[in-house]
Amino acid sequence: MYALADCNNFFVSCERVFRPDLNGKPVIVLSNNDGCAVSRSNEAKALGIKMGDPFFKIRPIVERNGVAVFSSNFPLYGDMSRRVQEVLAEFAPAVEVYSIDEAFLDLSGVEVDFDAYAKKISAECWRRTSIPVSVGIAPSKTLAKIASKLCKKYPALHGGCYMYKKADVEKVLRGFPVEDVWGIGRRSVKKLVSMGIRTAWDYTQLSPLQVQKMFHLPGYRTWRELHGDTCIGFEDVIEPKQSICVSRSFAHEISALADLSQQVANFAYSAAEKLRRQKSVCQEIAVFAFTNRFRDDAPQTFGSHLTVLPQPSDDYRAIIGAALNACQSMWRGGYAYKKAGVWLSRIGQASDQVASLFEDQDALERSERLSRALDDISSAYGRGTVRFGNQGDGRIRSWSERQSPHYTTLWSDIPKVR
DNA sequence: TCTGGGGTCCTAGGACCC
DNA sequence: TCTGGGGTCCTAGGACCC
Repeated sequence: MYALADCNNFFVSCERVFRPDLNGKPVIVLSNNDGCAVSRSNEAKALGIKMGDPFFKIRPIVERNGVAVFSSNFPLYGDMSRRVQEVLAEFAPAVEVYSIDEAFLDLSGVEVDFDAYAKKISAECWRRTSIPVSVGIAPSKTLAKIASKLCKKYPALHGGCYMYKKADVEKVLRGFPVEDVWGIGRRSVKKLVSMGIRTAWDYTQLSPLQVQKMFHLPGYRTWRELHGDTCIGFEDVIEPKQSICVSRSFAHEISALADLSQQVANFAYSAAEKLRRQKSVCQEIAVFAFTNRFRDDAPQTFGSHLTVLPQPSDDYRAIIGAALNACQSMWRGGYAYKKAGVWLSRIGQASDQVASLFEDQDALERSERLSRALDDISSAYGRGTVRFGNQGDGRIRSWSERQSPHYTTLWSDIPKVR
């Protein structure tokens, strides 16, 4: 048996922990640069605000209904996520953190009344974090996902339910839209609708051969999972990433190479930090940048350039240097760039590195000591305390006018109680 | 004026081998 | 005129997830 614990409207719920006055009111959280709505309270959903709606388009609804609006605050969400994970870890021998707001629990060997257990997990998360969590338990991950969505739909389930009996599963699948099934995306839905397949149940009634032919292996796995067969494995060991990307769109378009270079240096630094945190090295560094695709009054371009290092590296100087070279090679003047990023690939384990015959080992060792010193200073005194000259102020520029305080991660932002 | 960011897996098909 | 059979590796692009 697997459980899926899914935080309801997660970013909004995090904001409400410290703003209980917003309970029962419409609230949304926006993406980078206050671009789109990425989390919505139930009240905001009821007003017709959709996932990914651009803020400027929903502004009239927001103003008319007094919707509370927040810029995203990832230090807060990451910390609240960690607290929820801590609670979940007490309920299962193994936990797979699937995303910032979702985790699977492997309940092998746990012998309890699963329906009561699901409700208990949800209640304990709420008691200790003030985050509402929906917990679905079922024999496969795909069914557990459906069970957790059921909890969101029916408050009478008290945040938890267990879905197992054949007749129960059939009843639920018959009322479950096929487009909401985990693993069935927009493209497949198009095909399915043209075949008259509208519910998860309809999908299970297709023949296995037909499913394999039309939707290949992934679609067939989903089909089997809906039948209660476990075929999507449990992955509680965190594998190092095979590629690392840091990219942002800019609040104001960039038309000068010097300005873009500074952003790219900061993207490269962040990417290298992620690389070093997972103890990896990379050999390819790509830089890309493009113009605002929504503007028909300006010329459009997409540029990218890939640099291959002579040796795999996790060195800040090597990675930033390569990124800046790539940026210069890619650069084409006369365009207003809206978004850019740095992408690291051909990633391997730092411990597998083989010394090169042609490099100065002393220089490499000194360089590694420098990178390590930067990491140590960042963790002791805060990120960006020491940085490279080409990073400017060391910050990735973005617009976030409505960010809440970092209540749980900054002493200066801790709430005061009178 | 204003439109997010970061990943993985799978398959088809090309290039190459004998 | 007629153009084999079997395999590996790599990459681009599609599809999906949050």
